[in-house]
Amino acid sequence: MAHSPKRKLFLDLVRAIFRINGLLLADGDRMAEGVGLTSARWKVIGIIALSNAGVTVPGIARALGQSRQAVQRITDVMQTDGLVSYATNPRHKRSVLVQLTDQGQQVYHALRTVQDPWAIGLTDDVPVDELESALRLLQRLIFRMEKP
Amino acid sequence: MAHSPKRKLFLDLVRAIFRINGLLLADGDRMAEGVGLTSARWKVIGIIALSNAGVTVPGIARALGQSRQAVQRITDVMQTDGLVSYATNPRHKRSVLVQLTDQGQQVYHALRTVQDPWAIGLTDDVPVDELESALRLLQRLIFRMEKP
DNA sequence: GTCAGGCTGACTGTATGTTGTCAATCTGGC
DNA sequence: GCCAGATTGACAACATACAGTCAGCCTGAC
Repeated sequence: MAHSPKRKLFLDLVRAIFRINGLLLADGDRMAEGVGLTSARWKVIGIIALSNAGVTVPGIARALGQSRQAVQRITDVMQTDGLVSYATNPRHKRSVLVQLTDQGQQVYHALRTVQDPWAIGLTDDVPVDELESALRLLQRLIFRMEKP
Repeated sequence: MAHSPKRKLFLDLVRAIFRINGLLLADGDRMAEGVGLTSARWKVIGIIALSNAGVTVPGIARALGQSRQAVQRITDVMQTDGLVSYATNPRHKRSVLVQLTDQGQQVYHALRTVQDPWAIGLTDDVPVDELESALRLLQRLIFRMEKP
């Protein structure tokens, strides 16, 4: 199996994923610094913005596939920075809902105006069906890795 | 452009890359803990093992697309753990060569015996050409992001 | 209603990664 | 040979992420 071409292919894919992950974070930081964010924070802001009624911290963590402690610390910092606010959760006494403040909304939209052209430019000459099939492959691998 | 399906597709792809990056690190840690490694360390060990004559710390960093400081810290720890050794570099007075010790070699091979079946099993029913095209797409994106 | 088990917040420790800075070394053009 | 610019090692500050732990709250089965 050590000589399986598929094995080498897969390990190359793993290396590419590590590499592009780092590059995406670097690009994200570069785009976000204009609005005073870091990539970890706009990842969280993106999830909150997608929800209408607010989400709990563990809910954000599950959506991102991260530990709730990591998300908790980020939301705490963003609260002191005035980007998010905690609202009482009618369905759970201790688990509060995280919502974007007006300032948080403004930052989110400012970020979008930078992020959207970046996303478009990067995939300029990449056919849609290639994006689709790559996404399907990754999601398939994710699914298999999440169900042990 | 906000309604471009390609934009949403790309952002889904970005999310999938973040997700699978985390899962790969978690799986890597799980596999590596049996031999006393972490995923950051086997990434470095893998690069060293591929080189015959030894590589410099900045060389490893370039291969991984990371900062040399991050790699330096890892190799320092692995040296005190006896996995790697520093050899004088005939081509550079200050920049030493990192080499695997016998123990490092053993750990590397022990890791392979766990990692290879994992790689095979994960891509069991994934056609080779799908892996190839996904890899090509990622490498294309990487190339565009590396050349600003 | 009660209670066991799950979920959540808070805290701690550790690992990893980035950027920035400084001095020492190396390289290549002249 | 010499010097400007790149490379390297060393150190520091900071951000992010994970795992573990504990106590309090919630949910659902009984």
